[in-house]
Amino acid sequence: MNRQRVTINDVARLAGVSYQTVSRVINNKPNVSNSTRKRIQKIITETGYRPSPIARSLATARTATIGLVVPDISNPYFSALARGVEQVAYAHNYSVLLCNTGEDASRELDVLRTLDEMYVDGVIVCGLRQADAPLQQALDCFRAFVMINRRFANKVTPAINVDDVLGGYLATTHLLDLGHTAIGYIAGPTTSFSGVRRLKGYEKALAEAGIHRKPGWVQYCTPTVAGGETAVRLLNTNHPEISALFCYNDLVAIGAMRDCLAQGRRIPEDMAIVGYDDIMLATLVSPPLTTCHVPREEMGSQAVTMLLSCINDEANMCNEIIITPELVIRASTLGTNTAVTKP
Amino acid sequence: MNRQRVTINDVARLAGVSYQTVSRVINNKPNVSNSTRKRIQKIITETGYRPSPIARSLATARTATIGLVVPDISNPYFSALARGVEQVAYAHNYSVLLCNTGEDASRELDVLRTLDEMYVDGVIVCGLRQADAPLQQALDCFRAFVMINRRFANKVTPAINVDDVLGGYLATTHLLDLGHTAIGYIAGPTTSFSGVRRLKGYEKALAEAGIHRKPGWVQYCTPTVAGGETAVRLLNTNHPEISALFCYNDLVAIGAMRDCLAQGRRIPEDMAIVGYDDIMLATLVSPPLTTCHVPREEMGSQAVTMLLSCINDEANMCNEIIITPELVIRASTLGTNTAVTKP
DNA sequence: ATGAAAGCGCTAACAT
DNA sequence: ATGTTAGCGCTTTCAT
Repeated sequence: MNRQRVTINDVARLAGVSYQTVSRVINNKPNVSNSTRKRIQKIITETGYRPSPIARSLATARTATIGLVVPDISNPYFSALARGVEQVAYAHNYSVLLCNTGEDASRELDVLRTLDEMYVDGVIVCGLRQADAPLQQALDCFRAFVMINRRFANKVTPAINVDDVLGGYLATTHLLDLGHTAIGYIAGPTTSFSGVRRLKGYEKALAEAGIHRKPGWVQYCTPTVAGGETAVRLLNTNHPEISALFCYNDLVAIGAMRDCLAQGRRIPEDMAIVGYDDIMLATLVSPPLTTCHVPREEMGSQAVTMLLSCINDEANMCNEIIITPELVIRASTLGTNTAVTKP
Repeated sequence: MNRQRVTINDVARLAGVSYQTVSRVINNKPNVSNSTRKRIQKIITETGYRPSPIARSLATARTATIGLVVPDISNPYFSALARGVEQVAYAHNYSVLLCNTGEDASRELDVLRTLDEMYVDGVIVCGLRQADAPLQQALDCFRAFVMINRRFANKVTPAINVDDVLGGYLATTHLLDLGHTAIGYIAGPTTSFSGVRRLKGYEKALAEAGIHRKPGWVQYCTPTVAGGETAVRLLNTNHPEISALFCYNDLVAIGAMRDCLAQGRRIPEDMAIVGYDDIMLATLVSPPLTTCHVPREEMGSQAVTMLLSCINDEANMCNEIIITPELVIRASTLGTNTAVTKP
């Protein structure tokens, strides 16, 4: 424990100047003679002086800290995102406060309030289960914010979004092309913004193919492996005609796959399955999972870049970025023998 | 944007008292008459006043923030840990600063310095690649710290550790019991503390069985799926006698498994494989992976509990906790037909 | 029970 | 080019 810190006063005293001059040096401001600047810098390195971010924050109302709000950091989707966020933040000397909401809507507002209290310079939020109005209100407290996978109905705000309608459309069309006509959708949480948009793509593809989907073909669930298992069991029971599934995300798809295999169904012969996100797991399960690739880490990086632009009032950078998902075809739809397994 | 915050002075003015009295109320201190306390509380709720943690930190040298340092948050091992950490921290009104080192030793020291500058109340570190001396020096700056999966050679400090010697021993013994005699170890990074201890367990088991291991049976690698693939290829080439593998962690094991399968080897008939950690993936790959179960999320929770005890000078709670790993036997060693697959 | 004053370490005017 | 003076919003003595 080394709690005795060198302060700006100590440095000033040692340098025989006022602490203001030291402040100028550490902030690289002009109006300091070269000689005193050098002298002060020498003393700074000798003493190991480092300015207190807290005192600085109190004086400037800036913290060099951003908040990251995720539903579940142990979900590979969000941990990849977090990695991208942390990376770019670190590169810009920003720190990241991590907040996990556990899919709990009230806790979402709670952590946002906390982050606001902490005077973070901005927040990146994703996967929030909050309705537009309260979310908008909560986010408006911040100097800057970027949403991931979310858009307000009435207003464009900085965001990184995947074209999920397209993703749902690509996935469903792929299944249609393979000859399937009864295609189910395991939809994730009803409150998921992305889930709803993927549903739209799914419906669009079916409509174009002239297929009338039964309402029961859509089954909501928690976005986990267990949720997928439960959901597929319901679908199999209530709608045995279904021969193919589009799933909210890869975890759900893998759950569905597991349960099908456990029930003795073959994949893709008896049930073709498409996931979403393309997490590492998708290539490792057997059969490998056809899925929509989403560049999560990159989305995290871009979110930080955008957020910092907003914080620095570079308004031109604060738009919505739309990422185009890409269908990656693997054996869970194309058959083990004919499988085209991309890594 | 709502940057105009209510301060303690505003509340005091509205209440017609000095701001000191308000301070007493918000800190639940005595010496305030019940009536004024009530009056002030009412004004606080009405105005939505919330004390500034920054100003508070400046005055108290406490931040209610802890640092979490991990090599790679996108690694499921560490994201599970992070989840446990965040959960308990949140429950105690602590915030978590997440720092990713990317397995980069110099960055480890860098983030620790940053966390120190930020005046975090304590840090939890795991998977650090740092040698004892510099790490000890870096950690000594903090009011409190807890290490996960690490112990100093010369000194007991607060830590959560898995009995990795036991884990390595259990895994290897299991393979020996199945009749294997040429057992390789894919060891992860040479700088991994846990890796070294698992090696000890592996060696102990072999020694007890009277088996003289060839030095080449141990292959180091990066702790990822790709690392496992590379390592197993080397082992298969240089030591074709090997019929079973103990792996540093599940990711490595899955990489090894993948490469073996790709080369047409059957698992476990041609190569039995044991992993470590029991991440979700282990149950989802095919065949499911035999592995040593480690309760990661719980370790994260315990680390925070311990850290907070240390911060609050409850020295009796600041010891080393040793977690006992448990071997979970699945089909990657026991054979597809006789498989005992625990979920 | 309440208030006044000093100070936490720094930045941002405003002098000189 | 350098120093002086206020704060930033709060906690902690010390008075009253």
